[in-house]
Amino acid sequence: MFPPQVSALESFTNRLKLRSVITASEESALHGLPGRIIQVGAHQDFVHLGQNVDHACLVVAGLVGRFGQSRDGSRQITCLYIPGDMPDLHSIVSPTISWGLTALTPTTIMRLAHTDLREIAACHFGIAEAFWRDCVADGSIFSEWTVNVGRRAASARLAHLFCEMAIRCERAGQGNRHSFALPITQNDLADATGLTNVHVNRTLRELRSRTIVTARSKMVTIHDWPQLVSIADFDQAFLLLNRTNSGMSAAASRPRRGG
Amino acid sequence: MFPPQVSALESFTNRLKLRSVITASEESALHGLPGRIIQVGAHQDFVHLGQNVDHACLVVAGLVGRFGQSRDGSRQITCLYIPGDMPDLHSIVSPTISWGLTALTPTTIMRLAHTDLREIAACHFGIAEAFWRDCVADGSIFSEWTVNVGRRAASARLAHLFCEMAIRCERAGQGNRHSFALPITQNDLADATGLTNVHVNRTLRELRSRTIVTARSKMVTIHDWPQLVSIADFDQAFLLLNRTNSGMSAAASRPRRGG
DNA sequence: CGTTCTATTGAGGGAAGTCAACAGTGGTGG
DNA sequence: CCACCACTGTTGACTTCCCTCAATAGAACG
Repeated sequence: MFPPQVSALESFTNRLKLRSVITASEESALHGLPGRIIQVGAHQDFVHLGQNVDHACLVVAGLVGRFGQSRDGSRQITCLYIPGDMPDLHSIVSPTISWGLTALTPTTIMRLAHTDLREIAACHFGIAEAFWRDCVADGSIFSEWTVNVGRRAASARLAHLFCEMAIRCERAGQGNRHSFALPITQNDLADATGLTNVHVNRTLRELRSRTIVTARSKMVTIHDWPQLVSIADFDQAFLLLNRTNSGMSAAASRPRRGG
Repeated sequence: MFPPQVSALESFTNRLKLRSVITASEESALHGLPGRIIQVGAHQDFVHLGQNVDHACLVVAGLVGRFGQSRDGSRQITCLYIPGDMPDLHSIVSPTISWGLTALTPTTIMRLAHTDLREIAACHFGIAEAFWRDCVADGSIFSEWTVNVGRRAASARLAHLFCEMAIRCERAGQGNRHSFALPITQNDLADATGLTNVHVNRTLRELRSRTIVTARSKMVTIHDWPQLVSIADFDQAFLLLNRTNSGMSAAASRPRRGG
């Protein structure tokens, strides 16, 4: 069970490195994190609304959605997570959660104890800062999704989602922006865009017939990237993919234990 | 100009204390932060999309909206900020921003330099953690807003917004949940709920005629709180208003300079 | 090789948008 | 102190985008 864990922690570290500067000792501390592998079936919730958690979840394989739910049971997905992402990194500082995580496809999760995550964050200020920055990036995505469902037409909403996932998959080394895996049903696409499955189906048909994008059999193929970007009104700035280092780490703690 | 700053920093500290444990030395460090007071007119943007900032903004008086904008100029507000809030605390770790801040009413802002904020975060791990947690709380609000505009009918969207602001104002010591200031036009309410000003007007009329809530002349009066909560399908858990302390601070840095 | 989930299509309805006119409201200056 | 102007709120008529309901086809899985 160790090899998959190591590669999962490597892809998590690489995700952090997209936005933050991570030193070698910090990287090896991250790679040394203990975790437990869990398998989750498609359409199974594995973190529940209102739950109190003592661990965070790293996506090893599959696709995860963070969602909110209204009384009548209808759901709104507020972010998608691909392998290497940690959907509930937030829970380290706020362990009572008000949303859920669901597997959109059969998914492998690695559970990391809060105590371990807190310890390396406390020992390596650079890691704490990287965690903080990743939480901010997540917030930025939520905020952009509010714009998406609040102010864009159906075709633009879907186009925007495809653009976002294209860039994120590309940067994570999982395919490229013209072809990447997105194992999600039209029903879940509807929950992600604030539409109904019927309207998603019709809008996808339109985008397909205009030879802009094809979303079929768990893969997205983008035929005309510039036009998709134009339809979506997409600007990737909100993904915060420019690596920065605030200098807080330098001003602050050097690791107080051997990395 | 010093007395208003002190009270502004006090209300900011109080906001942090709603969610985090702040020690006395951390509190006095926060109160000692230098800042510059700025006046912003109604409907003026004071932080612009794509800008690179070296300071964060503390709301001293007034009302601020964070917004995203689409090509055609239509806006979606993704969060409202009341006095004591710091809408772009995030910018400490991610200074290139992809959204804007606008004053919804004449507003007083206190500008705090990133360098100063980074320094006290680096010296006081408890403050860094409180900042981080507040960023997570902001993200939680964005996420809930996505659910709001994506999956709720017009009356529920407005009701949810009123419930949220009622609780937040109450907890900030600015009125109570039955009566509080919300100096916002119907146009801006539309931008916050993903509706049009015309439909907001009609929906407000309906809520008023049912004697549930009156939003008039910069004040919101809630006549029937339980029914408003029911219409909104409101659960305040997403505001993360339970004070927690992860224990990271204890495990980590004690202040390395005198607080 | 059937069962179940997922995708597709049609018909009709409804919530919210658009356009347009007018009425309050508040600030400003003559 | 009133007249003016710009902004905000209000209402009506009409339109449209998306939803609902329903039936069927296709795909995946054991």
